[in-house]
Amino acid sequence: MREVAIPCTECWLRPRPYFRPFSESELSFIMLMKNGHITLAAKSHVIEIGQVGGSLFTLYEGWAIRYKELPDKSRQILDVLLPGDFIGMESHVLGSTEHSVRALTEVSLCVLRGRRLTQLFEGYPEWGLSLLKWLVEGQRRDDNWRAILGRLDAAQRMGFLFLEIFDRLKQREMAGNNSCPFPLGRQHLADYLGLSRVHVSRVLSDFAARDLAHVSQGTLYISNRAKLVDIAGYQGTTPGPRVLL
Amino acid sequence: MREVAIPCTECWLRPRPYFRPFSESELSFIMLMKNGHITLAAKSHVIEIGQVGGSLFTLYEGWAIRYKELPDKSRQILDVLLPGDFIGMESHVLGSTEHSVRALTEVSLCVLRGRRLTQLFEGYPEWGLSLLKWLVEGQRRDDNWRAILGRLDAAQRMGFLFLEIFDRLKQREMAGNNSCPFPLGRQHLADYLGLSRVHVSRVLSDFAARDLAHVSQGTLYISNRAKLVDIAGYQGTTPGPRVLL
DNA sequence: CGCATTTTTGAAGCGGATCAATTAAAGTGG
DNA sequence: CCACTTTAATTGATCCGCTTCAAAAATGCG
Repeated sequence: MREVAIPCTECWLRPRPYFRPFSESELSFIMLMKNGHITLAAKSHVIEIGQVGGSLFTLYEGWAIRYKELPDKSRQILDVLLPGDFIGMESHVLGSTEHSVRALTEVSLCVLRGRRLTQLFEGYPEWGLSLLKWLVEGQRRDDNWRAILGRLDAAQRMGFLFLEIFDRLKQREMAGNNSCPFPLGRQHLADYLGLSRVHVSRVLSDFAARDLAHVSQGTLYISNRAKLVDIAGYQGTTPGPRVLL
Repeated sequence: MREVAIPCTECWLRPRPYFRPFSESELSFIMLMKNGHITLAAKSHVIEIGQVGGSLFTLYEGWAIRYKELPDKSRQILDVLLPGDFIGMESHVLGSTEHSVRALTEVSLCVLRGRRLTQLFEGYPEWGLSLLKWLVEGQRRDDNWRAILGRLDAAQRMGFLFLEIFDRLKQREMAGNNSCPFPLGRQHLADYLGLSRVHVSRVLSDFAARDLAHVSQGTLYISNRAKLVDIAGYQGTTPGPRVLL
């Protein structure tokens, strides 16, 4: 765990069109809120289940997963966290967490604990509203996934996941034309999609055989987007701009 | 659709311990926000998918479901809405909706459009925070359901749903000792749990045979809570108090 | 009461899980 | 840098939970 100081004014995310622009005074408040920057190795725990009163983080670089572990040891991945996403909102707002977060690659995080969220609401009510908006968008995405897990088959789920991650990276200007980084293994896919690792393997080789998409060496290649969209019934992600703290 | 005026001071929900208490000034603001009260028949649409810029409602009496319909005509129920729950947050905050809401029984709703949520945030920042908190709790419940749909079998899902609904009613002082109203049919259960109607029927008769729980004539009876809790791996709902607008 | 909708029950089929054995890839240490 | 160990990915065989189809029984409703 290294410490590296990166002032918000030099943040490489902030200028990207996906994120909400800032006034001078807002920026200075955020710089007060931010009080550290840490780096964690791949596979390390960022938040462990049951943790109480944790800090709020912004994922600055790298990938992480948000997941739950069930009594029977199985795991459900709830989200892939990408640069700019918040980590620890549940813990910060509710005082404890029922999910865990683990780094997928090496990650670096902005630590926001200089000022509490309460003060943000008092000083910048329209920011509070932006945050509310972000949460509601999150709920919309979750609703979508509930429907996907409840109603679609393996190939449709896989297609949806590929397209969603690709598009989320694209919004952040982190994807190529038809490929993007993809540090998830088969087991991760299985735990995300509610399938077994073995079946993920089969669906994936079917995708490759039909020349729809394939994953190799940490990269996702989408060879036939149109057909994938059709299979999954994919409708696109919500557009930005979004709050960034 | 009848119109009946019910001033907030006579709200039958507000005094219940599950809901957050109010100061005089907060109450008067809410009374400004509230500008109507409507009643809808069972099975009528409260919100239709794609609807833009709708009002925000509080469900006052009756039950409703929040759901999505997929391209292939199948339906995923996302939530059972009980008295005190908000309806239309997505539409109000984001400007449009990707889910629908339909009344299950006859319902009556408080219509909140006198003041926008923005003004609530400005005038009562700690209220904004309460609202944020409510959303985060909702997310936690959704996370749970993602894991349930992704990882548990039919009996476990059913058990979880029964226990959750029962406990949510109990919080509102609307459940008996081991029974509560339950206006959902087999098809509703199937659409909630990601199962077929036929299979729901089978699981249910198994539950009855094992004397765990049964549904008849719009009432849910939980005969062996301990065993149900054990089967489902149920961990309880988050306690109140909660915001009520 | 009679029609429509919902529920139950049975039989057959399928998607995906599980088990088990192999191959490939990624770390690790000498 | 290569042999060794560990972990992850494929592949085949079998099994099971759930779906689908179809018909009968029950329930609700105008």
